[in-house]
Amino acid sequence: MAAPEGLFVLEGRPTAQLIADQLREQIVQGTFRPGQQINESAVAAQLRTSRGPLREALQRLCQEGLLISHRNRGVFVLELSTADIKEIYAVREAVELAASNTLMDAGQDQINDTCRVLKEIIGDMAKHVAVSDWQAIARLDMQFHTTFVAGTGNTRLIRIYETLAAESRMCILSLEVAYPRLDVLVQEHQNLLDLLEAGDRKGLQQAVKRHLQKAVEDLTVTRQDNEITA
Amino acid sequence: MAAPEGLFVLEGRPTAQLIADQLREQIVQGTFRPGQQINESAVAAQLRTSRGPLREALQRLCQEGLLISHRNRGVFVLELSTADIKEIYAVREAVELAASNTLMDAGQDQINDTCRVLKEIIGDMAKHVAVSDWQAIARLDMQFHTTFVAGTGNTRLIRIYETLAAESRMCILSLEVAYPRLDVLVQEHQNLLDLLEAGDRKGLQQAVKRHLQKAVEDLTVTRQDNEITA
DNA sequence: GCATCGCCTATTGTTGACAATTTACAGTTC
DNA sequence: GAACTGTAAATTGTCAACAATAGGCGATGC
Repeated sequence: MAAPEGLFVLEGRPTAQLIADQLREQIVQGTFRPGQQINESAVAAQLRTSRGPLREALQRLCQEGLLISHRNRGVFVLELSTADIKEIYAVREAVELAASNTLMDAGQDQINDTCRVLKEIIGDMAKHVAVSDWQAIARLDMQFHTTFVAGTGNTRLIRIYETLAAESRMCILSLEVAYPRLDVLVQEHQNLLDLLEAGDRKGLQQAVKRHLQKAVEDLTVTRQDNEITA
Repeated sequence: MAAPEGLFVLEGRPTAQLIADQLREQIVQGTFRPGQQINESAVAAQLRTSRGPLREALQRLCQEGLLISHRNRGVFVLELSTADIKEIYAVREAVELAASNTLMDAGQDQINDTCRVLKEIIGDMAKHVAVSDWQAIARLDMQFHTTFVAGTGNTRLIRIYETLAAESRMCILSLEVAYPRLDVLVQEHQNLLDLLEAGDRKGLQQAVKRHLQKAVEDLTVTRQDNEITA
């Protein structure tokens, strides 16, 4: 009855999902630029597969909203307008506030487990601050928040947030160095962690709101107005 | 060619999305039962298309979480446990509370537009209450909430909520008549509408919370415990 | 000069065939 | 009779060829 999952579980995942995960990573890393068309034949060849499985993966990313499909024209990488940034961070606020509440209502063990992982991530962030590795900082930033949401154990909330995290990384990447001073950033996350550990529900909620609103300001202030999206 | 109804093609939307929409509707209507395997060849033939486009549509629904894919075994309709119901309604609460806030901060015109549509939906609900048409009531129930969220204009919030609405309809359907007395249900939605129109932010938030928590209780109380899902 | 028409190429959309895997079942052994 | 093994059927995973569409580009006409 109990299948030997351990060995085959890595390759046991559906192909389309594996390809989609690879493409998502390439998108948030900027290998594919916003607005760029995904050439099916070329990308399929690059990933050592054929157009069939690739197209299935593309549909997943279209459903996520990272790609946009135009009939008979192809799929294109999402271009982020200031309106998009506001949307993304509004949803993030909703999700993270809900996660805060759920975590606070959860057992102390669950909170401690989450805090332990968050501590490690902040530690890693501090290391990369020293060398101003923006890409790494952005990745760890979103890893922090994803871990936070994952602490709730709500699989649907987690799935939703993974897309938001990808979009957030695209925001940061597309604006290059829109980050505030890096030590301040680390401090903000440390603050969130402290409030979670202290069980300060109201304080955590307020801190999350401020943290995200500040990010929106940083991301939109330097940006030319391009709310008009084709 | 064996045209799958030129009606499809004339719409500019991608084929996989059209197929996915049809399948989603069939799933929430119970044409495909929870746990049931989707036979690709059979369903493709039923929809007058081939396995390729169908599989692309299935990937979209897997990404949404309405279907679950097991490698080399196929895709299966989601089976809802009590844990799933709690998850779904927890996320709904997060989304609807965020929508409440966004709407309250929006212009009065935007609120009025939304309220006008909500009024019509409540009117339709009242009609179907007379004949106790549960399926129709469930559809209108979710249409009410979807319209509410759509009032924010946040496309990401809307996309997220569409999946939640589908899952909620599956909850209701799988438990057959888990609804409370229908006139009470209509009254609850009327109450939400009144609070929105009155601009009573705090009252609306509390009413939304109560409304959703009550639904979870109704959906879980009669249910055998089947939290253990493979 | 400029707009329009028609061809042409590149790319996507679709299909059917083929390969690989799982599952069920019958046969065998202890 | 129970457990195991090997075969067979059904289903999914993959691929390459074919069809159809959009956009580019030059020719044509005014």
